Amino acid sequence: MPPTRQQALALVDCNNFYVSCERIFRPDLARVPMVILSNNDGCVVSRSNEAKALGVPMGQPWFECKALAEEHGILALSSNYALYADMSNRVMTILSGFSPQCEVYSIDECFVDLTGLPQLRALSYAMRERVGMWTGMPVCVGIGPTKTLAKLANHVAKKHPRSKGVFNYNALTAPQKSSLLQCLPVQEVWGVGRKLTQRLARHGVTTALDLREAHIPSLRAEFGVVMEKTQRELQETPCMALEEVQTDKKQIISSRSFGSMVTELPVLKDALSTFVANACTKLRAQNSHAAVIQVFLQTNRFRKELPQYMPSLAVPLPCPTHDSLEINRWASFLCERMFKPDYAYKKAGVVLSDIRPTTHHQGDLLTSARPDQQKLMQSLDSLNARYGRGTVKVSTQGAYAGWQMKQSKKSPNYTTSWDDLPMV
DNA sequence: TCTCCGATTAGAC
DNA sequence: CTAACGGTCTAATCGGAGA
Repeated sequence: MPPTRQQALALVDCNNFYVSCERIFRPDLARVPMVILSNNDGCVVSRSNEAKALGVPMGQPWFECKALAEEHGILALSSNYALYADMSNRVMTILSGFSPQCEVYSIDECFVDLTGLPQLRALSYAMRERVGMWTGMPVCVGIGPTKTLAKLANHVAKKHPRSKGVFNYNALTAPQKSSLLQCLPVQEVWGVGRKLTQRLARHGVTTALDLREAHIPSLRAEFGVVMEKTQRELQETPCMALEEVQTDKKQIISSRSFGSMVTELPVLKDALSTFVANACTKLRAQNSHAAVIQVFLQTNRFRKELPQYMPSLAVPLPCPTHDSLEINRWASFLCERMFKPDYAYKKAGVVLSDIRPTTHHQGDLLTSARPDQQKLMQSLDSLNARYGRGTVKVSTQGAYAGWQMKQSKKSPNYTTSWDDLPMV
């Protein structure tokens, strides 16, 4: 193997992404302590710096923040995924202009391969500036020889104002690298979460440096291959490739907590028909069929005083399909099978799995290929894409009120809906 | 005893 | 007024069933 030149991988990460999306269209909120809530206005999923400074924890149920919020006037907004997805696309498009090799890692993060390009610092500032100028989105850039170190570098860029939003790990000397890693708690390392942090501590590993230097065979034996990869990435050996093409989903889930408890079968079926419609739209968008469909129901697990019931039932389909109508009949059937009165349901969902490309599908000779159904689904998708989700519906799909989630504080769809623009 | 498979766990965001 | 706690996805690992 020829010696390979060290990679320069940049991780570009948007700052407080959901909050920033909202502020772009509400400049008056620039310094207001604010948070964005998860679906159903449940938990805090994005915080402004002001809210972080006031001690609002990530993931905290909003009702538990109420006292603090009222004391300090913290603003909470429902999440507006149409807006966030659109802003994300704009940012990613701009970043892809800097390198042909990009991996959109999540809604607010992108790995950009800058290997071989000169003046990485200047280039990184250029990325920040262009994204900021064209979209208003603040981002930080971390550069490293592996994904794990690029992530860590990004963390440094975010946390230390002196970096001005850019940190290049590759530019450090060996001693500088070690002392930096020594300052970073091991939980800041990508792939090391709450549980692993505790287990690692029992083995005397508390910093990123400890992990990098840990005895390899015993680490592997105790923590498995994932941890070993992480360690090797800290040692600057790439173990995780840049994945430029997004791969098809192997499983598609559509589920939601209800705005209030549901006790009636028709309401559950109505909710499920909506979930089926969403899941099948995604399935068809990636040109796949599913061979297994699963439905689950859940009572409210936080209400310990109420009787709990969390059934789940799957059927292997005789013939894999992406037909919303057919899948909805199965979902309905499974729901009836599991439904018991006298329980208050708080959540339900549909899982499509054993997903395979449409092309591999052997239409079986009995029920085979129904071109009319194919056309029906195609028309349904294009109408819904063009005129908005829910223009054409499957089954009751939303006719019954009572299960829809709470979203009382949602901002307008500034970028994706003419109807939401104020008429000046 | 080995292998397979479903369920569980842990992580990310 | 009161109750109020996300959603999707992947990979590894565990543990029992069956060969």
